Amino acid sequence: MKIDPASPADLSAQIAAAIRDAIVAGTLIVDERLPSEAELSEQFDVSRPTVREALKRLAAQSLIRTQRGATGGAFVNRLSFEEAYPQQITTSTLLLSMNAVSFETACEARYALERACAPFSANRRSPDHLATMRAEIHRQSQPGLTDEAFCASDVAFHRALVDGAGNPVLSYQLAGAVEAMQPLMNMITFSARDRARIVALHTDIADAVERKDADATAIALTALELETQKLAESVFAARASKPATK
Amino acid sequence: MKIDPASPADLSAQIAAAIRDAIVAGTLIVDERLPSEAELSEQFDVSRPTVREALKRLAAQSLIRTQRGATGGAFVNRLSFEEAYPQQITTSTLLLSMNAVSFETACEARYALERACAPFSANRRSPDHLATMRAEIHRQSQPGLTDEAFCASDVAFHRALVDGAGNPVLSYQLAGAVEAMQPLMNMITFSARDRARIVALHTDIADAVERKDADATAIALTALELETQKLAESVFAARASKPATK
DNA sequence: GCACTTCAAATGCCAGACAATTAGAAATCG
DNA sequence: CGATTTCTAATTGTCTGGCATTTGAAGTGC
Repeated sequence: MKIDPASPADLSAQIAAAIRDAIVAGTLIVDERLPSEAELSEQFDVSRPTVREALKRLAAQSLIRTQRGATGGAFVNRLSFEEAYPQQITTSTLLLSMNAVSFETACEARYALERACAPFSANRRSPDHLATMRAEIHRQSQPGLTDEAFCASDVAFHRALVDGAGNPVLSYQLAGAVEAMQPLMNMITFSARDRARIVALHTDIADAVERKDADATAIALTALELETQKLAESVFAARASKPATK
Repeated sequence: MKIDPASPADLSAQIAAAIRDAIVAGTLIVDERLPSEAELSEQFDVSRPTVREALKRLAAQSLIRTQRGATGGAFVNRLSFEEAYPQQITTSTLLLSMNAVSFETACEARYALERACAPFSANRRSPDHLATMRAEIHRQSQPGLTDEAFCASDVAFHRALVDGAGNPVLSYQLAGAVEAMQPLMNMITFSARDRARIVALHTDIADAVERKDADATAIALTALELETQKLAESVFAARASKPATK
């Protein structure tokens, strides 16, 4: 692991990159302890604060964890799906909000990915996943639910559907796509009529999943996508015609 | 933005979280300049190195960028898809290598997601995407190609297919799934026979995309998935029977 | 008006020190 | 001898203070 003091890049960034590469390449294995900060500062011939900045960069990506005390230090972290979820969601959310991605594009991607999960979920979902879906549908039927709560329940419903596929890689990839849409969905006000239609479509999906009918699940998802797109279109059109709503 | 000095968590982690939340919530907008390190250290009542560690954490996630000089400072970064790709790929790669995800599971997820892109790609791909696919197929037919180069070309082929869908959200999500599989694929040695079969299936895919035939594209992808799974199975079986290969 | 110089602000980096935490070793007591 | 307590060393977390480097902007001279 070498760094170039004459490089234009920050020393801490170079050090972080060197260690990250070693982790990705497998030179440093899970739970292995890195040298202490003092030793690293000697090895790289930089000061301890600089080493610390590098370690914090890695900690921000959950590549290492640190522990204080006599046997403490920095350890290569076993990156778990649970840890990776929030980062994935944060990144996806910001990508959507900062890049003027149209609602249509985001929605298309989300439902396309979700349809990809549908066959697996229909065949493999546990009774637990199905129960979660039914419970969320029931919650969505409650009158007096705020729009935010309705959206949150919507996300929970779809996550249960995706998790039902029993493939952690799919769940991880989908988490970003599904949750990142929530801020966009929260811009929509749902009338009682809208909610009834969505609940009906959710019920179609749950029924199809219960019957282990992969095709019907995909078809119901497509219907829900159309409904969502139509709803968003009308909301954005109304907002455009009288922009002084707020 | 407040932090709790008595909290067990690192001060720099708390500060980073506070600023990150402000960015995600929209309190800090793109290209806005954060207070200088000296000002932040006053606001949070911590020292400058602590503030710097917090800023490095955010920089590691591309949430901010820093600039030296008179008008320098830390700025809220417009997170672009280009910047997010490498992080997504690194994370996905580590998730697969550290969590004993079976080849089968990863492969299933990858092809499921790719099939989700197929209909869009068949209908929208530019001539450029198609040309890239043909070029990679041609490269894969060259004798004397190393296994690594063959895999790299394979990734390029599939990325062209995915990018052909013209949906940046899909491309972003798929980048992780496709590229993260490369280390797993690199464990496989491809015989000339294997390569010929894969090239033939790639040609089927390219032909279907050229005809704008979404169904045929999905079918060809499924055939390729089966071939890949079968190939991996035989390789792993052979390795298991005589484990002292290396 | 243009080129050059100077300046100030900000980040990047460093040295040294002290505080807090923690596991293990050592000492003490029953 | 065993259990408990205390001590100690190692390590990270934080602070103070300072210097180096970069860079835009203001000033200066021609």
